[in-house]
This record gives sequence, C-alpha cells and structure tokens, in this order.
Amino acid sequence: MPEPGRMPRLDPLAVTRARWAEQTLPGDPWPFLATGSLSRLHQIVSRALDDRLKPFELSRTGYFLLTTLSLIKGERARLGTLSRYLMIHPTTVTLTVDQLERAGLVTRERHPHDRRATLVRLTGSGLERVRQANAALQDDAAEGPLGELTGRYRKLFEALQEVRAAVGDTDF
Amino acid sequence: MPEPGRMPRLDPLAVTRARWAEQTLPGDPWPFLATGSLSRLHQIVSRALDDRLKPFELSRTGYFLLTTLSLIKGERARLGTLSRYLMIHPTTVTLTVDQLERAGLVTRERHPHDRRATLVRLTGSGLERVRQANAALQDDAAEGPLGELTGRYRKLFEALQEVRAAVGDTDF
DNA sequence: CGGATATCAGTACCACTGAAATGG
DNA sequence: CCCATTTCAGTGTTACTGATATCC
Repeated sequence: MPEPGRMPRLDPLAVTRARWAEQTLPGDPWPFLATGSLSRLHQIVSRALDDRLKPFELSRTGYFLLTTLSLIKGERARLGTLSRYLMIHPTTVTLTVDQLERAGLVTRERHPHDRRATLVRLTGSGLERVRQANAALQDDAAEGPLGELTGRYRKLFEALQEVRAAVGDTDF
Repeated sequence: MPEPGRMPRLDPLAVTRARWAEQTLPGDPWPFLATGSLSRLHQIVSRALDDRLKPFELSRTGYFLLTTLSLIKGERARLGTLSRYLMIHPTTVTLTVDQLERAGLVTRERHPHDRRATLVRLTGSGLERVRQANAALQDDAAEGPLGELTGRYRKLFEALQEVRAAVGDTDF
C-alpha cells in the first residue's frame, strides 16, 4: 500500500482517455491523445538529447547536421540540400552553419560549377566531434530518459517508421 | 517505371541507416534514427495541427489547455496544475491563459481557500470553441498529414505508449 | 525572364532564468 | 523560516516572412 505523498500518479493522458467518454465532447479522444503523447515524448527526448550534447557544445540541429555530413561521401553538401534533407528551415541552416564554422567544425566552400551555391565541408575537428558525440549517445545506459531508452532506440525508431509512412514522410 | 523528376526519393533516415554501416562512426545508428524520426514526425504533426486549429484562432498550447479544462469536473483548475499536467512551462501557461482570457474563452478566479493560487475556468464560449476544434480534428479525412492519420491516431497513440512507458512518462 | 540559392533584416513565438509579491 | 504560486522583466533560440544579390 503506497504511503501518502508517494501515491503513484496516473499518466495524464490515460486520465484524459478515461474522462473523455464521460464528457460530452464530440468525436473520440485519439487526435488529442496522439498529438499530446507525441508532444510529450518529443519534449522529453529532446531535452535529454540536448543535455547529452551540451558537453560537446553541440546544439540538436548542429548534431543532426554534423552527423549527416559525416555520412556523405566527400563530407560536403549544399546548404539547401541539408535544409531539405533534415527538414530544417533554410535560414536556420545558415545560422547553424555559422555557429559550426565559428567552432571550426565545418568550413564553407564555393561550389565548383554552380556559383550561387555554397558547400559545407566537415573538418577533421568536426569529424572528431561527431565521433565523440555519437559514442556518448551510445553508452549512456546510466541515467535519464535517453538512458532508459538505451536498447530501445531501435524500438522507438521502428514504432515511428510505420506512422511516418502513413504520413508520407518515408518516401516522397 | 517512374518518369524523370518523378523518381521516388528515399527516406533520408533510411539512407542514413544504410550508410552508417559503411562509415567509421562509432556505435550504431539507433540514437540518431530514433531522435531524428521523432523530430520529423513531431514537426509534421505539429504543423498540421496548427493549420487545423488556425480557423478557430487556437494555438496548440491553447488547444491542449482548453480541451484538458473541459474534461475536468467543474471545468476549472490551478495554473500550476495545468503546467505540470501538460508539461508546459509556468510562464507559458500564464501567457496562454492571458491570450485565452482576452479571447473570452476562459476566466480567472480566486482560489476559495489558497489565496496564492489562481483558478482558470472554461467559459461557455470556451466550451463551444473546444467542441468545434475537436469536431474538426475528427472529420478531416480530406487532406494533409492529419488527414492521412485519420483512423491512425489510435495506432500512433498506442505505439507511443510503449515508448513513453520506457521513458517513465506514463506513471510517475 | 522565371526559378533556384544563400544571406540578411525584422518579427514572432516559446522556453528559460531570476526576481518579485503574496501567502500556506 | 521555508516553500508554493503566480506574475513580470529580460534573454536566447528558432521559425518565418520579405527583401536582396547572384546566378542557372
């Protein structure tokens, strides 16, 4: 029997789900529950990821951009390509590349043929940073939400794949 | 056979997954893929939800707050309670309630016993607005990501429940 | 000329911190 | 005294719009 003040509180969304039936709201609770649980999970995981990246002085966007760059042959790409690929606003890519460039993790280069375009190239220092960050994400079974997720990253990814497919984000 | 310019592009995350093995990055791709797919899905669904709520002049936070309020008996709650319940920052709750109050959807009341606290109460106009918004979310099988999700809200919610449980968000 | 590319200025929204005022 | 509740001022980050310069 749980002590007072130690009562296990219920999942707010589970409460919402139960109460919806008793009320007079139109429709079913699934739109609310789906968008709500997605928001909650995103907030929790994002915060944990940010905390994990802080020692490496990387923003979430910077981490995504740098890691993606490290997987591209030649380790360089157009800003616009990264914008579309990562679903990040063009001006945000410009800003993020500014920050990464100041930190010496990437450099800007002219595009050899298209003189409108700018290429971002990963530096040696940038590659080193990406390795450290990804290694840290790998072995943090210790504590925190991302720790709890260790060994579950894959399950999360696979659970989301089905939904992303339904939304049309997996092939387009 | 797909015409040129109509070639089905691949899911960026699927490409990342495939290339990770060929590269020399430490660890496995699951942390990147899990956080990345979550960010993408959150962005897509959030934008679709915002678009859907725009005709009702409701922000996402306002929608969550108003709907939650409509499910509480008495249709009123402390600001701090809503903050914890919805995982929204206290100052953001204050701001959102300001906006909803200006729109006549909620009113502020004194707490009968705790004179520090402020209660938010749903107005008749607010209840009406909540009904309209939820009805619209219900029957928009027409177009857009939320439309594609119609009938899949429930699957999304259930897929996320397992992960939220692993992160400790479902009972605490 | 239309369209793409990157950048910049300006705006807006939201999270966050720290402080304040009030009161349990 | 300590803690809880709400509000406010100020800051920082990111998305967005619109404009610009350049170039395919």
